Amino acid sequence: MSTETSLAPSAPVAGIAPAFSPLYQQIKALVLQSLQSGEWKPGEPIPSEFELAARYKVSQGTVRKAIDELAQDNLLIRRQGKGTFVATHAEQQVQYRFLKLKPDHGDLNSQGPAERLIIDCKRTRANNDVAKALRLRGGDAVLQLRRVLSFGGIPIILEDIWLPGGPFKGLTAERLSADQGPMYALFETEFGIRMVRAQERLRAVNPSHEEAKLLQIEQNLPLLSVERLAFTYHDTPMEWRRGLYRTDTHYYDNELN
Amino acid sequence: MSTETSLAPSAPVAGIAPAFSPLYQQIKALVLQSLQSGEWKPGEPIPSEFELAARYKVSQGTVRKAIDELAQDNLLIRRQGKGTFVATHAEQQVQYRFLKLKPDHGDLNSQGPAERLIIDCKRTRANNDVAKALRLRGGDAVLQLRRVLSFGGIPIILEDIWLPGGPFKGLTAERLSADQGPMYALFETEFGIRMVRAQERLRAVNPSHEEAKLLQIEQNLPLLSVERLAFTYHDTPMEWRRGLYRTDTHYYDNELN
DNA sequence: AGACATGTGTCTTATAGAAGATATGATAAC
DNA sequence: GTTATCATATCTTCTATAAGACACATGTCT
Repeated sequence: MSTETSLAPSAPVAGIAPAFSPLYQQIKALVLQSLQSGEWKPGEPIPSEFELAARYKVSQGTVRKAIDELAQDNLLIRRQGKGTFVATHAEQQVQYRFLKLKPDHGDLNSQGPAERLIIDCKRTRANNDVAKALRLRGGDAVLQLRRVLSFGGIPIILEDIWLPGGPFKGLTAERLSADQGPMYALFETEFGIRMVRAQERLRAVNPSHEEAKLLQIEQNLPLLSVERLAFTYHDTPMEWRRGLYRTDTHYYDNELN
Repeated sequence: MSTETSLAPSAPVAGIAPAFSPLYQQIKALVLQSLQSGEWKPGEPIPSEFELAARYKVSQGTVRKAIDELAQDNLLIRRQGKGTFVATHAEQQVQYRFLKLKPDHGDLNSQGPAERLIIDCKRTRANNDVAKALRLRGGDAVLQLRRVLSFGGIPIILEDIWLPGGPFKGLTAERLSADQGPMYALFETEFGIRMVRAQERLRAVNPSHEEAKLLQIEQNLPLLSVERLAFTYHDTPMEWRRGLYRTDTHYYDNELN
């Protein structure tokens, strides 16, 4: 391609300079921008491969390769014959895409949907750890909430969640309680924030007295501590949470390859 | 393609019948066979894309798509300008590809290589759980071993490992102790068995008296229990292990997307 | 050391048909 | 008339091929 209209070599993705980035990578970046800007919303279809090819002045095959990678990263979903859609957490299919906890027997939703009880919801100021994780300045406004997830009437998960105050301005306990469906789905529709990936750190811990009480367990039952930093587009951290999972009746499932 | 020499529609991969599978999927299956049969060994290069295209009587692009997916699954490794290689656990790069435990500070190998101490190694008969996991008959011969992994002189991981007796005939404690490098690398070179993927189930547990002693910790320190079922080609289970990880100084790292 | 050739995977374009999904319009059945 | 059913058209993604240019690695020749 020669026209200057498009695609000067874009900035390198990671630390060291690749100097040249292939066309399809540049297309990928442009599509990502449109996703981030909200030009195409979660659940909606994006333009067809040929339309995008015309728009960016490249061949359909090049667009295809770009979209392939974005679909690989779960940012887009391809449906043959129908189109390509912006991925969303509001799919009926898998209720909680980021939740890897499974019951020893049966299915998570076999005993009806999860019951979610908001224990606490308040605006505070970020302490150092949270500020660092969310890339805020210490003392910046954050939203802190605590909730218990129960399955089949039994409390299984206790979570503490921290959200940056700015992007989530207006989030209240009522709004959360009123909502069915995953929290990340609400983030999409109400705040235009889509969680794209997350990093989890797991440890075995003993619960505090209060934590044990909230989960209605003995304090000598060890729990799985799951610290999660969730990112939206462009690797921007948007949530920090710490979950305590009961693992005497459930297990954390992980695939390696 | 019309010649009968190649590629009658191959058997469906998963449960239900797709009836027809695209060419590149068939190529993928053929390449997989060559991998499993040992025609190309771990670390070695496979034939070039054009050679394979000629061999299977398809275009280079079709071979490319097949190889792309295999590379995606970490069965092959592409190196631009050099060729495509059979993936191996014997790479210097990442010592333990399946080990997701990381120290809170620094790097796993910052304090020298891991010290591996074989505690026990014996031939026994599979109990029901192990037999079921490894798809053996109860009472079949299995190899059972127990070891402790230490980093920087501190015991961090205690592992119990079960291997099917047949494929691993001849494996001894001496052979294991003598070997440097990852156990899975030894499996490749000595037994021609390559671990391709694995499934892990994580729980928080309290160690038994003996387990605490072996790890030189107090018994009230909760540990991360990691049950792993490892598979070779064609989803054949070839190892069952249970690890106990110290997570007061380390954490189990996991990426979600 | 530098220039060049060669073999590898990588990228881009172009073309064509297959396969899945959906709307429309004709036709048949009630 | 209304409701099914079928065929067709058209849109989408998916598969397959071919050809040429590019980038990377590794030689060999000067």
